[in-house]
Amino acid sequence: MAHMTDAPKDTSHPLPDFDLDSFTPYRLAVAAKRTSEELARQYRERFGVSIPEWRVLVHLAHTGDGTSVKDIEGRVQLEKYEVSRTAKRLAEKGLIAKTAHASDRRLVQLALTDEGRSLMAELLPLAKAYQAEIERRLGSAFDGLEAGLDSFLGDDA
Amino acid sequence: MAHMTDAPKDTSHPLPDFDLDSFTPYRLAVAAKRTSEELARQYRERFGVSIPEWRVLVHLAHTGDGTSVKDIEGRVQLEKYEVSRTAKRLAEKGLIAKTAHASDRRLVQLALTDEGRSLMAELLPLAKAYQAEIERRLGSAFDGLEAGLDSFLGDDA
DNA sequence: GAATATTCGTAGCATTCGCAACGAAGTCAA
DNA sequence: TTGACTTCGTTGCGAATGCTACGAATATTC
Repeated sequence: MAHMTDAPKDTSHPLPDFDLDSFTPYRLAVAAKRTSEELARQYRERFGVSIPEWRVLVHLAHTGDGTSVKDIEGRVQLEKYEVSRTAKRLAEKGLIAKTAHASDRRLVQLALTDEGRSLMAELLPLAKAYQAEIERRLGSAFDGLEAGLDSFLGDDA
Repeated sequence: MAHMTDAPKDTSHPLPDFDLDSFTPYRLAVAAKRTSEELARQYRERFGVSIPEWRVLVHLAHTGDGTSVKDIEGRVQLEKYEVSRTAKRLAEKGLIAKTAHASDRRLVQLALTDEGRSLMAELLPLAKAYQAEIERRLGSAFDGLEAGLDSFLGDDA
């Protein structure tokens, strides 16, 4: 690609102005990272649970047991290989159990163990409190944020 | 850790309701990932530039040459080791040049090469167009989103 | 029923990430 | 000047990530 002389440094291309700080994808990325990390600190340090693990656990807590990897894929915005690996880790930690589906043995059934359930019984209220704190912090701006996010997520998630 | 009998499956803990889809950190994460990937496709495929690389390039295009790693750290929400590695890659690709600062030789000056400049001359209009498309897509919801994001980012970025 | 195609989940591999430790360069204090 | 301390940037290492290919189980077609 056009590798001209390196000598005359400036003048050549008067690059257009561009302010990263007002670039929506960047702003979303930073906001997402902040909230995720702020929350993740709570359950990473206290429970040793990562974000993908958290997502899978929430889904299992929400939809009940007997969910397959395929069911979770997409619903929590994880690729199937991520779900697979996450499930493996959660099983190793004793938080979920993996069993083969009775009639279709391609499917793997995921279910919270008792230990997983009691962990979620502690975690979910924390998450709810965090959500409440966000809403409080944003005040009247919260509804606008929600409406904006709806436009992005409208299709499927 | 408390691994009780696995037999009696439910009843034990009536877990609180929790809907991941309406959890703000999750919604932000998904929206961020979508926009980033949508944009990244454009410049990853066409220019072979990753997101951290893009951020560093934008910063250099915006603030002019002679910026140090330390200057960039924080401004584009990257850790210093990320900036360091990103700069290394960009230099290998010939998009930026790294030179030692004249008086303080701890500092490394980063500057776009001519090749980097012409790449940015192509990239920045693409990004601007994408921003315009987002604003068009969101319509009246855009302002609300901005206000909400401001509340998250208010402090420093 | 046999051959083919499809779905589900996993694993290999290379890359990237995150942390923490390090070396080099500079500053400060005596 | 010497020695302790700080700042800047890089790197080693283990873990996580993303892609792709693969094997097992099922569905489909003839």
